[in-house]
Amino acid sequence: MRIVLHIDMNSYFATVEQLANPFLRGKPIAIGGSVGTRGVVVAASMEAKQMGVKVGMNHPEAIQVCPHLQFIDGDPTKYQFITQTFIDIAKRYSEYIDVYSVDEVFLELTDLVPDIQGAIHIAKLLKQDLANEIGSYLTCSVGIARNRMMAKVASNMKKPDGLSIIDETNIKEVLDWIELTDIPGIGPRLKVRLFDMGIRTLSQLGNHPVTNLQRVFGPNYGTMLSEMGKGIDHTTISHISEVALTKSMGHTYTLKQDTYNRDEIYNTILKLGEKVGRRLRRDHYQGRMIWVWLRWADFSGTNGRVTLKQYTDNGYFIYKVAVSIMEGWDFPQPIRAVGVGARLLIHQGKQLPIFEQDKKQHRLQQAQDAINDRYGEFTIKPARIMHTGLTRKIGGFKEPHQFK
DNA sequence: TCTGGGGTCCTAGGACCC
DNA sequence: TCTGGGGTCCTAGGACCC
Repeated sequence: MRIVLHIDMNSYFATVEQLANPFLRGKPIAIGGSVGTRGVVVAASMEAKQMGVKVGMNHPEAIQVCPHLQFIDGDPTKYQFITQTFIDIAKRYSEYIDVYSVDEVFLELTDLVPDIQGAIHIAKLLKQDLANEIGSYLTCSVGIARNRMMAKVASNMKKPDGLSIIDETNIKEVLDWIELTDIPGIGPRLKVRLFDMGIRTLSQLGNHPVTNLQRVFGPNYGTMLSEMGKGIDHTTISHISEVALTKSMGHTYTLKQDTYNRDEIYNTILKLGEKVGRRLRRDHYQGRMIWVWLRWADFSGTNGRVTLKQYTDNGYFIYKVAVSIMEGWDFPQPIRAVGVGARLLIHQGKQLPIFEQDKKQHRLQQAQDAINDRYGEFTIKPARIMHTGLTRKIGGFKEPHQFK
């Protein structure tokens, strides 16, 4: 039987900020977009959560439940640095590891420990390593179970600093009392549909005729739901040497104010397209499908995509394609947000282009990328996007942070 | 001064080819 | 000329996750 361990860092971004800056410890803080934009809370410290601050809340709402809430600008460099340390520690315990997000990993412990007790021992060692090497202020919740899904459910049962187990002795109870939406894969929409079918608990989902689920949700998804209801998950965790390739890259941006102005929209798409191109080149990807997306004032959206004959990593080209997709579109209401990106990616390694024409373009881009990498986003950029909101420096010089 | 930004995966339907 | 099936590619839309 399998043994899977899931680690979930508690209030990650906010706690890392408190770790880096002792003055923030013990205080309610939130990570969010720059103040003044139409941002939401991206992460909240334990102190803020106790006051009722939740991830996804907008600024005024958060201030209302927690008047002394301090907003901090997020610093991805800092989080990535800690995440790398965290991953390096986790790797010591299993070579079968899935880095699920910036603050979560799954470890396959099957064949490495004799039983659940062995996994508990590993979990304790791991927690101790994290405390020693990152700092005891940052805690994590660990879940141990027979598969990924239930391990994640387990780690969610006690926060912060938890260690929870789901195995044969308690799985029936868990399936009986757990909220449907506590299962990764079941969100609010699905919950409503299942409620309408008379399904309120995971046990009921598991006992529901699978043919009926397949009829309503399709053969594949129906089968998966039925298995979820039984606490079954066959998803494997691959070896550390198998790198998962990125499948899609894109950027979206919410405008300071809703607008009908096509020029402003196209300008923003150009900026975002350049950002996408730069990231594609930096990571040695090219994409063959370009997508563009608009969100209207009422929060509904529309999108278009087109598949190209050739692959590209050129930001200006991505912008041109995006604009061509939008050509026939009407603007029935003002636009709130736009997005653009590339899919159907291939990873290239560091090959150089073959044709002379391409070579020249390639050298130009390399020079531009090098400057932007050093001095921050959009130091060099198409003239059209000069003197606009997105030109502020992002990144730039960052000294390694001191922790503990 | 209502509701961010980064992604993944699934389904349905139409076009097209053999 | 009419008919059908299978497979693949593409677009569009949506749900969900952190």
